[in-house]
Amino acid sequence: MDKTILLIEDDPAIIRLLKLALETNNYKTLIAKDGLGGLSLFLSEHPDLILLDLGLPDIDGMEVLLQIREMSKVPVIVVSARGSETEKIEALDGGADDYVTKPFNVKELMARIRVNLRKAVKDEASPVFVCKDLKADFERHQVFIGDELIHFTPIEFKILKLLIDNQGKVLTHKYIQSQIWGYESDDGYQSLRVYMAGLRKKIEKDTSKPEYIFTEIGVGYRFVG
Amino acid sequence: MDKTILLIEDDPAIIRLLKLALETNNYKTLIAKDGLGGLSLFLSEHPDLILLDLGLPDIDGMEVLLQIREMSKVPVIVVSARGSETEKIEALDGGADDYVTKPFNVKELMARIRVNLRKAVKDEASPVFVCKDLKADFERHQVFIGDELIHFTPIEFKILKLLIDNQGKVLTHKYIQSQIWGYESDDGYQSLRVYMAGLRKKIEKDTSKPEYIFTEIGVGYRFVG
DNA sequence: CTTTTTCTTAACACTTTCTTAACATCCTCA
DNA sequence: TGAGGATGTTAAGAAAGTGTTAAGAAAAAG
Repeated sequence: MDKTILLIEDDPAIIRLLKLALETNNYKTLIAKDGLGGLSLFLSEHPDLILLDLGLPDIDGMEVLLQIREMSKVPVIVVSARGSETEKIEALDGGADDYVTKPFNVKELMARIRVNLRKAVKDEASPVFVCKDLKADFERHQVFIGDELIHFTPIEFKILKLLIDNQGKVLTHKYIQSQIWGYESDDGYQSLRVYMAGLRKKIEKDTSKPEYIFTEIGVGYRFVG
Repeated sequence: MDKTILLIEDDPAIIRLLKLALETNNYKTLIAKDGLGGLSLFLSEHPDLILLDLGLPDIDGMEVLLQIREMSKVPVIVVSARGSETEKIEALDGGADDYVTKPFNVKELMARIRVNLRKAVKDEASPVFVCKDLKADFERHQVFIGDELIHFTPIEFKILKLLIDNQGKVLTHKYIQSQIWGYESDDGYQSLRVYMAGLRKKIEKDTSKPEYIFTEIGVGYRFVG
């Protein structure tokens, strides 16, 4: 869930300052000390936001900005000592989302980062698990078989998620009970067997030849994807 | 194609300056000299961007900002003489898209206006939501079923907006409570159930076969559009 | 201050989900 | 092959969750 921020900056003092501030605010921080390094990190790491200094040792910061804008709409905040109004306007019209002049107030910069991240969080698809005909969207609490939406009760849903989160592994009856109910019942796991039957009836084509949920006799259950 | 910009500002000198600058740049300019006037113009004219001074004669500018954010995602640039860092951060975290301190450079402000208009086009959150027979205008606080205007109480309206803003997702009872009331009650959510019944009675043809609002038993509610 | 609207709470009916028990089936090993 | 343990299946009652109504409290409007 942590956001990644790419800092393209050559002044070591500012790097130290911002790295500390960013990490304190729980952002994952990437550092590039020149424009080409910045572009390369941008391509490989897909950061959620970029802090860009205009005065770089190799290529002009404006050029970096334009290159990034050729490829992506990632928020870019220019952080620069060059304060001339013409340059500001050029950067903003060149695709920058904000422009902060050095020396800057760190807290204000953090607030401006939040503003731009807030707006960028538009179209992030929720992580969906897909395997053969089964599609499980845990964020939306929806499970599909093919295109058909299947209704799951809360406990059924919890068990399915537990199995998928641990796919490939055998989960013992005791472990499943402890995760779902919070305790281990002494008198067997009749209830669990009923739920597994229910799950299979909903997701398996033929419950006697399961494709997803396998029984490990004497041990527990395993989801295979 | 000209964009409309609402200026909420009480200083006549600045009004003159900005009106001229805005009109030179082909923006249609609306002027409000106090917060209430600003809110009223906002509701009636649907500007594309708002320039907001925090020091207003009647109500606090921050309050105006929060009110606007209750209803819309229209870009708001705060233009203020009050330059304390705390206030800047408060405004930015309160939903402002940018913060410019007086005295400001007019050309830079125009560039920042372009930046925010550019982004607003991108993420285009239409203030009017339409789905089947349901039409919800969040800026005007109006909901129609077919052509008939339906009266919604404030909390009903907030819940409907919350559901529509997150359509497709299940919103848990706790989450809805925290968003609507600001806290999570311990003694269940009887009140919420009453509101959902009320909403359904108003927007569903047959409350037992909902088209819009679905219950996820043990989890929460979901709006499907 | 009175009237009107909105909000909250409680009671109860209704629906869904959970658990349990009984029985069927499968697998393993003598 | 048949006994015994483990697992699968079904159904029914218990428990939990939800929908609805109404009435009093609180807030807003006049």
